Amino acid sequence: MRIKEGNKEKDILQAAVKVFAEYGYHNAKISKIAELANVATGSVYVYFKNKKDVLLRIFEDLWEVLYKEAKKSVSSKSLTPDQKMDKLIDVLFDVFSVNPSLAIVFVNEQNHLILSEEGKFQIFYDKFLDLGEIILREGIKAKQFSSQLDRIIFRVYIFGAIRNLLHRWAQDPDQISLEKIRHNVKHITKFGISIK
Amino acid sequence: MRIKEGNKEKDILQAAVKVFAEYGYHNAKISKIAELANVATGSVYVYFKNKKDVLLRIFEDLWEVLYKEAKKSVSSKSLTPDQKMDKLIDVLFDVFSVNPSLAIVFVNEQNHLILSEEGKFQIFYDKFLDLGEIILREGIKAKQFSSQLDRIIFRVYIFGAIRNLLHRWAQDPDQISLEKIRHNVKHITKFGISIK
DNA sequence: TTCAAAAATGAACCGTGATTCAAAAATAAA
DNA sequence: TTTATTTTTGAATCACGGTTCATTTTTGAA
Repeated sequence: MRIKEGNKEKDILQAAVKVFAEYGYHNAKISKIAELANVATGSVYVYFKNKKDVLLRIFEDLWEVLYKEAKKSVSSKSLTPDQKMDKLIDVLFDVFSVNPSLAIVFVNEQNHLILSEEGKFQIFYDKFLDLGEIILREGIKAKQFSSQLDRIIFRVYIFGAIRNLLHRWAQDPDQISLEKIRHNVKHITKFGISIK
Repeated sequence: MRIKEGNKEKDILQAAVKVFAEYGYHNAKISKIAELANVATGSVYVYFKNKKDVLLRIFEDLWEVLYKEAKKSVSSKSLTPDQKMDKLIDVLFDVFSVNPSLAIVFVNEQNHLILSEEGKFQIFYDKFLDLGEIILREGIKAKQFSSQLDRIIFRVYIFGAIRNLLHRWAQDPDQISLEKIRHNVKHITKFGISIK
């Protein structure tokens, strides 16, 4: 009897992230992914139902991590709303900073995926944003954050901002330091651009 | 002799925006666009070189308007930096508010387009953001805006935020009023979420 | 009313690349 | 070593939909 080596699946996923990032999902060829993973074209279909399934697995894994980490920061008892918001921002930066290609895939394909894969990913996304909203609500109650803001709008706003920054950063990681971006995001989010 | 009716091209473009928005560029079929435009499939190729050309025309037209309008607000002599920033934000909202589908296409396909069509659209995009940066610089000089911020980061931040909001709004225009969004964006941008 | 030239048509063509599958290779138990 | 079983392979298949083009329709001038 023979046993699957068991890391081919991971190889394929990693290769797929790179190829999807470089060409975009629709222009990415399975054969190219296989090549990068040092695997035959057909092998991809041993581990995945089809091309879309590869993308789905990438997003499932990603959202799982994002949500788990985000939840941790929100439920921490010892932090102020203010600190929680910082931590939530950190989650995104931490996950993507180790893998720029993943950031690109995330930004570029998330919408298309929601478009075609109604449900599943919209839910992940919403649940994540819910966490941000919870923090905002806490902060408002604690009189730390302005109650002027519509919470739904705020969460879409901040997430879009970060997404766009990650994307820009991922295209050329050496141009702007991620630390600087992270710092600026926290500052703008809290204080805006005006002088107090 | 016969003369082109001259509005078929516009019909096709309008239909394309709808179809691209609904299915995404890659899943959009030329035959569907033609159907929606009340035109034969082949007619699309009378007016456009190929499928990508249709998308390019949409973006060319769009960026032209965006940039022209943005430039107007920036160069207005009678406005403070603060007011100019508001106006720049208005430009985006005004253009897309009349056409939610266009907002969706813009958000979803812009990155892919930049990926494949190196140059042209990156330049449009950058020039637009440059305008935002100019306003920020003016504001800093006038001591209205904080000098703490990295201008490059700021412009990517704010643009991403607005893009994401427009996208969310376009998916369901009746859920959140665009006026409310616009108001909130201006507020968060200037003051952040903290109580002063 | 013709006629010529341009516009419009849509069925057929064709390239691409995802997917399949029969054969080969690898493995471990006998 | 042999054998049975599972994994891997990659060339062949096949569907899809973008694109083409011979034909038809429309138009306006003669």
